[in-house]
Amino acid sequence: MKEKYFPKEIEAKWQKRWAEEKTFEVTEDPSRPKFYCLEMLAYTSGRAHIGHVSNFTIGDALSWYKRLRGFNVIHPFGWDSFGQPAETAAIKDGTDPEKFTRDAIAYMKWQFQRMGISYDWSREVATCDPEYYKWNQWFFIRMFERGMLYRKLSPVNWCPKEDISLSNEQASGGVCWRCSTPVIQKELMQWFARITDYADQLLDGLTTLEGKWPDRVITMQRNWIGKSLGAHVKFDIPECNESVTVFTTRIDTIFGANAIVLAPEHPLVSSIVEGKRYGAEVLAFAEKLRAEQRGGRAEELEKQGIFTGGHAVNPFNGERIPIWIANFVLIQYGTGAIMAVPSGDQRDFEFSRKYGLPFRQIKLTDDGREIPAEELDAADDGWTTTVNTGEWSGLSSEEANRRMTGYAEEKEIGKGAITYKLRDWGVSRQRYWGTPVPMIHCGECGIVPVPDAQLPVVLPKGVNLRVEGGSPLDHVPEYVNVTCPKCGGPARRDTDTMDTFVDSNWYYFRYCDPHNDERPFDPEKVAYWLPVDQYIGGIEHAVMHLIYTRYWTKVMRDMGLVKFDEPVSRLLTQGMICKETYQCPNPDHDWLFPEQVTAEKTCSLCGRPVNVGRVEKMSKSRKNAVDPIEMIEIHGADALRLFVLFAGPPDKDKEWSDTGFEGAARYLQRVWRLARKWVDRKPGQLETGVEMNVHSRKLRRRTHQIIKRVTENLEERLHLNTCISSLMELTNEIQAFDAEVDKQQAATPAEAAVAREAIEALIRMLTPFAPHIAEEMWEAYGHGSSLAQSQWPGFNEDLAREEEIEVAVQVNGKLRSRLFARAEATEDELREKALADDKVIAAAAGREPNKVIVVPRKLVNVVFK
RNA sequence: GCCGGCGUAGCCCAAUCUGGCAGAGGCGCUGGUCUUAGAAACCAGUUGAUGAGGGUUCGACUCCCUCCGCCGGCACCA
Repeated sequence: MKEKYFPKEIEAKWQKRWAEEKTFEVTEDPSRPKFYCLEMLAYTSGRAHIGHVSNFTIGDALSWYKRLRGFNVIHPFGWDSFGQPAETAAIKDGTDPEKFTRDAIAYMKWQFQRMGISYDWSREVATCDPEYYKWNQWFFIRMFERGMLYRKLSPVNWCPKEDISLSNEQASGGVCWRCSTPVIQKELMQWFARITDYADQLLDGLTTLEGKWPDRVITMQRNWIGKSLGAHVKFDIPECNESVTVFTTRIDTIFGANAIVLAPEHPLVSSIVEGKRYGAEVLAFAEKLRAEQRGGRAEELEKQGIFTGGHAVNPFNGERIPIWIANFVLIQYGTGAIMAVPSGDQRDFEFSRKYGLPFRQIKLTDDGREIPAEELDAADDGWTTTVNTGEWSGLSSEEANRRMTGYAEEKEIGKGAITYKLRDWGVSRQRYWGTPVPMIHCGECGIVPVPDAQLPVVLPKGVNLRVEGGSPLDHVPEYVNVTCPKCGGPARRDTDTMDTFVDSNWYYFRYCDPHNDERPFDPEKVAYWLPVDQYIGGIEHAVMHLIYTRYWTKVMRDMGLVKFDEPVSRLLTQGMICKETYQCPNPDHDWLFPEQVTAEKTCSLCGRPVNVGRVEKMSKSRKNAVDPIEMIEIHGADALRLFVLFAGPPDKDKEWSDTGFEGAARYLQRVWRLARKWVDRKPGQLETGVEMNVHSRKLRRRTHQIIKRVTENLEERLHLNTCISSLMELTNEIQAFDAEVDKQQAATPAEAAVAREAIEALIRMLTPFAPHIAEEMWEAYGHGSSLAQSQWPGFNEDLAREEEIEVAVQVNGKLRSRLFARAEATEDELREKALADDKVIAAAAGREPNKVIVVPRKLVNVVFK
């Protein structure tokens, strides 16, 4: 063992050895329990960032731990390598997305390998490989055959900057999820997946994930699915012989309806305004509202509407109410039409106030009063008691809701209905760098899948990406022009590519059988490894990725490929690594790198005092990013990993600190020095009966206590930061022990044995956090094989038990004294000792205590009135 | 507006789930040992109305209620 710790040397050595010995490559082994540890595949942006380190080290710590506990651990990795950014970058540089992506993979893989994560690289998958996306196409065809995929003309969200269609999720808030450009609408033929068929299953499945997935992810998915129970009610429009159906969750408030409000895009608008005096104005106004909504952020728009001139009849009371168009009614949700009840719905309230529509009170307040409609200052959407609702007056809102739904069904004017916010998933993209849709359009036969034997449909090379209009693939005749597989006539290939979320739906199934060229995977292999035992990734995937992959799993189950409902047993969303920012008041200097800021917190360029900004997510633009490779160069991967894990709980945001990082490196050096000092001392036997001195007994006790604590912290919750602090504690104990021994001439064999037990336990427990240094020390301690073949240290409860304990003595709940007792002291013993305490006797002043509370091993509380 | 997270020492954070002496670990700072000096290393030291108020309890950082502050997500979903 070298005198000094040289992380670079050690890390290179073990990374090489692990690769050569295929230490982390695994195969199915039914005789051992399996553990599937998965980190989200990396997008091939071209460069590793600190978020990767955080993500991987959490998973790696758990993988190592489970490996040492005897599990057969699969820990694979891969690349999310299709998608728009590569295409945009290629257009910019005039190169090819494939080259850009391959270069990115090569470089990032090198970066990731320097982190020394225990991946089974033999299972590596890149989604842009034809060997992979072939199976996207295979799934696409199977789903088409099952009616799970269909085409429809649909307005798509379109990012004018990237020239790409976006899913609803990607256009959330009316802006592109990547570049924040306001999204516009375009009408295109699109492929859709019927995820709504699985809405209830996706919702119900969430119940089984409670306690295993973060609450907020479950909540976000529930909100996303947005199941809502209510009713459809039909309002006749006698003047044009039509009817309009609204969706409402509060049919019990229908007597308070003062208008029907349609979305500007509602198909009935044109027939309602036909022949009306101001019809043209209404249509123009509707068009204006639609245009405004394109700007996105509907929530920021003021409520605006216009009376169409038409009227509908309330089927419950025969009342004639006006039909309006307004911007706050969404065409995508429900039926695109509502009944406005201003006393029961805040939006309707605001709308009615603005346009002077009449109010009617149709229910009591919570405390049973009836407020006159004109005195209302806000809508009340509570469930109370109905009034002024004809034969349903005086019922509870719930009861009225039920009975009135029943009445509507009876009279055939409506029926109970369930509505979801979730909409079918648009999987078409009109770009180049994605999985080609394996479909052929034939004038004679319609849509015909490419025969399985001809898969994959390979993305053509050398395509001009700078085309105006449509997809770049439209402009490649040799790709587009094909013969129909059915009739042999001339046909046209579908030029859409797939949303990259298709790629990430099932990549972790492929890891189980990554080189299979006959099937997407062998179901038996998947049955062995899946479900994923622990998935670790960013919160940004809470809805899209994690709902699509749950959906895909259920479809695969229905295809007979898998036997479970939920693919991910446990989910952890890691926190971000943040850092403070510096900004110079001079706008030319703006954000500064830390090295541009002087010790006095002034700008090194102009000398002005800088604004020290909040601690926030690292980003290039704010110049607060820390480059992992630079950090590895300074103190090594082990120190970087240790710091990131030590900075805080895995699921919480953490703050980067240069001095903290140095502290991690210093800690490893300290462990190294201690280990080296004891490595050559011959240990004696640690059998019972051997006499031991006080410091030896103490170190043994602390060793076993800390093994116990670290084990529990790893098993019960992934509080890796407290595991590391426990290891530091053990290190401090060993150091104190070492100092004791130094006072003597030489260590006794018994002392050497105690030290060895402690140090070897420390080494093994350090493995999940700093595997390279652990391996190196383990080898130095005479172990011939990798720690991967070793075992997690066990602990002995008897040895962990304290000999003597300190017990707090309280009087009326306030700390007044302390006493020492045997660890096994009974309640009576403790009570007696406490009552004999001077301070207690003084406080008693001759009185008898009213009560004495004894918490064994902790405290005694003597209570006087 | 709704939902969630956080608030403990100069700073990052433990202890909160399961009520029991507020402090494990790290950073910083101060002093010392060593050194020509510094660095490194080691040793010693260093701090508190647990955001506020109320309740339950013998006892509250922990449980309950009402607020405040910061962060994040969702948001006209009828």
